Amino acid sequence: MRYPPGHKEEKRKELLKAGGTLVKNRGFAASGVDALTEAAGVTSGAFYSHFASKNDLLKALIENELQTSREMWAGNPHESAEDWIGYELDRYLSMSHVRHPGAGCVLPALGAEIARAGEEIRQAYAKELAKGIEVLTQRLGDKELAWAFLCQMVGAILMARTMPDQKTQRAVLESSKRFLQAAISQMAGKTNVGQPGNAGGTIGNTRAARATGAARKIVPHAK
Amino acid sequence: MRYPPGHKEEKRKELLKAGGTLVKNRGFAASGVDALTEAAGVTSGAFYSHFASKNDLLKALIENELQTSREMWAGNPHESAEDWIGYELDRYLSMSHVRHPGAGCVLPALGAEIARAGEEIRQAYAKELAKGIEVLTQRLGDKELAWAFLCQMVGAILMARTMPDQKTQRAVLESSKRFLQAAISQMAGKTNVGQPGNAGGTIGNTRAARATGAARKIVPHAK
DNA sequence: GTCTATAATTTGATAGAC
DNA sequence: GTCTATCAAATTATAGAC
Repeated sequence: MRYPPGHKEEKRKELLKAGGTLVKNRGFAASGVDALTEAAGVTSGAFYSHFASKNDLLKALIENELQTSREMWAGNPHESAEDWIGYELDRYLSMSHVRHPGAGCVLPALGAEIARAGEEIRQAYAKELAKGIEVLTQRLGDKELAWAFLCQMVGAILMARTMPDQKTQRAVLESSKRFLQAAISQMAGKTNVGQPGNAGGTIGNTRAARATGAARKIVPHAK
Repeated sequence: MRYPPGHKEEKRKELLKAGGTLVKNRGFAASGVDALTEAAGVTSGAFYSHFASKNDLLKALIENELQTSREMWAGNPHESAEDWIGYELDRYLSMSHVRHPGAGCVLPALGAEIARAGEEIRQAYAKELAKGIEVLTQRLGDKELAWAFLCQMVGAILMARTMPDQKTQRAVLESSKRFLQAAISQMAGKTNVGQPGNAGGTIGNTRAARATGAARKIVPHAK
């Protein structure tokens, strides 16, 4: 063999990693196979020994990106649900995330292109995303709330990135962050967060939150 | 002249309208000039008598789309802020909107590509969007809240469209809708909505809402 | 003002040498 | 397994006829 063992797998990982960065920065449709392979240090001819087509790469790319995102969640050091969520809000809704799409979440960067992808890709995507939703659901105590949070975060990064100046970008980001923080503190106010037996658990049991009507204010932080 | 007067302007409008539909459906990068012009009933050669480049079309397209969206808002028949917002939530967060990107809002469909566009396009876009934000701010009584609502709505449509089946799409949509409806009813609960002198006005003055802490529950509706 | 025709690149993908 | 070379098709944009 001309190439050391494990070379192929290594290059495949590099195609996924470097390709992910490139595609999140430029968009999938705007990223040619040449640029994809060059970013990974191979030529376009070698590409097709790794993936059957450019679309096949997209599928693997999306799965890889969602897995990476979940690994980041797993690295969140906080135990209490409230702190855990707060940490993720700060990390996700940051100017760094706005300014560096290639290093960030795949959803705001490629969401529209995922939506336009074929059945097979969307199925694989949905399967991976469901795992993430489950994690978020465990922390927030409600699947609907998890979806709402995710949509808000994705929409905020997407919209902030469309803004032409950093000041407005920051304003967009902060608006969504405060909105979600308010929702959190509303729930935390009169539920069992931080109480015995709930360490590392959810922010609040939904049924309880509904029954007690445990919300307080919509904009808790001063600017 | 071989073509009747007003023909050019008419074709330009058609390029913007048909082009908008095509681009929102397929994405801008994936839409060739040939397809763009064919959709408007002209050949690719004529395209450049209307627009200096494909990117120039994108700019005009985005402005046109945002204007159209604001015209839809203007057609909202409700006077009270609460009803007005509720009507827009139902319209925007609908399965019809999820399933027909070409007929819908430009933000979930092209947001990522707008974010990647050049300064000039983003400036023109931001100027138009600001008008929309202003309308929303007048209804919601707070600019931050307006941004948060917009981000949630855009994110919800984007995420719903990525889902592979209608059932999940509906669930995503409903999650965000309930989340926003809850925020509305929290504010409406202890503010001056519907009271004398506030007809057609905002949902609540922010300062008042902050001071009184006029929120109640995060998930007001049963499933 | 729009048409046909075409230029110049770039695209996704394949074939064969090593 | 990856390289170079190359294909056919599609891309954005222009030139000249009418």
